[in-house]
Amino acid sequence: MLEFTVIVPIPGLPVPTSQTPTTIEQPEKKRRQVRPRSERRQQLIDATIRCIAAHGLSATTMQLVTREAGLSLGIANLHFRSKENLLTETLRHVTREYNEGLLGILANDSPPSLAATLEQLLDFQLSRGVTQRQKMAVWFAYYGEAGARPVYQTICSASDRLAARKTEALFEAIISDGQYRDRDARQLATGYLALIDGLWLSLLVAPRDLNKARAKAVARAYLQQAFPKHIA
Amino acid sequence: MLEFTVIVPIPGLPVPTSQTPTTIEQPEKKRRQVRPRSERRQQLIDATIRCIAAHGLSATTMQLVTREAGLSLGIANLHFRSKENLLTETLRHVTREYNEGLLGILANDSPPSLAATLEQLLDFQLSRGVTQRQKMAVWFAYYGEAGARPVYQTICSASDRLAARKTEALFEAIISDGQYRDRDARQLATGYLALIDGLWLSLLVAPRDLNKARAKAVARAYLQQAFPKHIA
DNA sequence: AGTATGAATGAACAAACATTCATTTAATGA
DNA sequence: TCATTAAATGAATGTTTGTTCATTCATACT
Repeated sequence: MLEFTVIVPIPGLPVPTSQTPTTIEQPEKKRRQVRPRSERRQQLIDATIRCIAAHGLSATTMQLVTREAGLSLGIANLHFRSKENLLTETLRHVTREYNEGLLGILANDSPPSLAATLEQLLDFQLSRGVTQRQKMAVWFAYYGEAGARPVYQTICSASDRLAARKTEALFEAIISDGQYRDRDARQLATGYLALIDGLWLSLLVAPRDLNKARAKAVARAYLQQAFPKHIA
Repeated sequence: MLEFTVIVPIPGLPVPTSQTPTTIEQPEKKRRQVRPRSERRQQLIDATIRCIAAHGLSATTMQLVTREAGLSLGIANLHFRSKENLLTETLRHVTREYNEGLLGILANDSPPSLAATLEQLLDFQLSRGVTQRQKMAVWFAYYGEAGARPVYQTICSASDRLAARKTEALFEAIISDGQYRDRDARQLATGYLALIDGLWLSLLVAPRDLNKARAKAVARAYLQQAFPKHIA
């Protein structure tokens, strides 16, 4: 008489092996969890940010992102319609976060003083930790594709425009307060923001040649030339 | 009696159609040409630059590049070993060209004057036409991936370092010549180059908000603050 | 306890991709 | 004129990728 041992894999449980039982830990399968939509979306966006920062935009696949999030492959398409949409939402998220931080400083109704605001701005733009670094890496990854993708360009330039307007307003107030002569707020703001972008680019591409302390010193020097009475 | 008209397509000649002859131009098949290796490589690199500038790095496929070059699909793998290699060589080419232009100005053995050199530098970095624009688009596309690809980072940062050294040397000469006080050549060079990068970024992403004339004015203002005796 | 709901999963699929290579053919020299 | 060489071609190949969807199962409600 023939005996068949049919091993039926039971999903949710480790597949039994023909080996004698050992103490070696089986790759314990995670218990499935149901979580609200907004939480899953955030989880996936965070994973996308980490993936882009670590592997670049072109190497960021759905596999990589969902694995990084500790979730299954199909879930990104469930909560975002498509990969394109996930990427767009990720850019939107990073951008929004940056803008909120900026507005928290520049749209403050009762600022301590113009000099303090300037100092806060410098701090916000060049003093954050790993997180900020990742966000910037993401930002530039999209910048690189923005020339070809109208959606990215729209999101980025809308954010840039807001930052420009607010910075310009601050500079105008400072010029008025300090009674500086021959200063163009718009031109100074354009220059300052471009300088910050350029410094971040250097920090990301050539971290050996530039660190945050030096970058900050460079940006401070720019502001010092422009508004000597408002920067120590 | 039956008549068969067998149309045998003759490669190298337009395929005859059953239609009566018209004046409508057939998609005339190009005569195959044999050209030296170096010429084909250049042709492919140029096509790659145009593709990246128009469609972004992630949408740049071998199909697109070879079609843009007006050549067959397999030719890129014949002259460059792989796509990766083609991309690397393209970045190297753009970088080398930029560096040569820069050195032509900054390593000039008999410069007209320090002031003139400064003006030339400004002109070189912000006054070129469409070509320069394409090159910059390419550059930033790679910057966006540099965090993940060591090869790109190596090429970019080596170029940056050269530019930094040369600019620093120029600024040192100017500081000495003008007997400027409290000026740090290294810091000013870092700031100036970051400013140029940031301005290019804005020109590419938000061309509606910034044009080359204004960008140039911003950069000139930076140099004017630093070296008032050397810039008009 | 039993049932209904829809979030979560991952195998399967189709499209897109870089790469290969047998074949074609322009160019060269005998 | 013919033979030889290697550049050029593009159909074919195998891999990778985004997307779909039948199935599973955690959760909430009755």
